[in-house]
Amino acid sequence: MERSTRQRTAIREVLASSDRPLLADEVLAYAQNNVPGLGIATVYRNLKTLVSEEALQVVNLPGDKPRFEFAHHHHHHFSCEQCKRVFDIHACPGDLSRLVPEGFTVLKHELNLYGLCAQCALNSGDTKYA
Amino acid sequence: MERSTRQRTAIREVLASSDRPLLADEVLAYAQNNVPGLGIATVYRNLKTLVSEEALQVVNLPGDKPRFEFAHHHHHHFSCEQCKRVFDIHACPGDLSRLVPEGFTVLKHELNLYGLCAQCALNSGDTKYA
DNA sequence: CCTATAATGATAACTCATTATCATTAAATG
DNA sequence: CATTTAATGATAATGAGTTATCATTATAGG
Repeated sequence: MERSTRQRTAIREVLASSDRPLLADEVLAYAQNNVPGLGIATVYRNLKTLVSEEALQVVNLPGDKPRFEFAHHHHHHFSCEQCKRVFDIHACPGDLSRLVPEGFTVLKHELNLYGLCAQCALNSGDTKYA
Repeated sequence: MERSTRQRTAIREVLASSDRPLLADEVLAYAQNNVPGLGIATVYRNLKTLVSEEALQVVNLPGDKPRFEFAHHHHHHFSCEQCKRVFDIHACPGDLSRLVPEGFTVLKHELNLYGLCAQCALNSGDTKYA
């Protein structure tokens, strides 16, 4: 049967407590705070299992590595061009079938926003002393 | 200096006359109608050059190989789930900054629609005789 | 027509994320 | 505590797309 290990618990904890999708490397780094020896193979193994169980959703942004987050209802993503973090956006433009040509059927959509997150927008507004 | 070759001309022709972004493999297949011996390396070489000159835009859809199209003004994409072709959508939902949390700055957006193109929607409506 | 060399085609090499391998470790159970 | 074997960690292997290599071809210019 499935065994409960420190590694697996730490990996799930990290994802469960995150409000944004994480890269495999981020999961590794954060989980290593609890389990120092944790290896990347174990992270990939557990991510794969969780995705196949449909517990985790994969977030693929163009030209970027996949990110992972616990599955939840329809939402979109905001990618900060400065800190490179990706945030969930819980608003949605709604029905977009008006945008497509006659005859096309829209079944789903995907919206990615790009810009500066609140934190980076603040910092970039500061006077620079470098 | 840059030389004008049959291969290069054919590759540019294919992209110039397409109304949708094409995969490297599609460029190869179509251009081989004019230049039978054309190799994939030459396609990649020319795509790379055209992209670096900013003549071509790269269209990256999640989990899919990059597509290429001549650069033109802001637009979006529709991916047909049946024939797998990607179409340009020349409509846009407009400003979406209302969707993001306080403090976030939206600089650009990217919208991908998924469903059935006109042709596939028609066919799937037909009675099947298979 | 000749020459210099840019471009091509075939394919080997590369890149890099992910997966497999395998010896070792450590949960679960009695 | 002992046993079984799932899980782990280190790392080799894989896969798929793209790029490099190099001998050959063919374009541009004289």
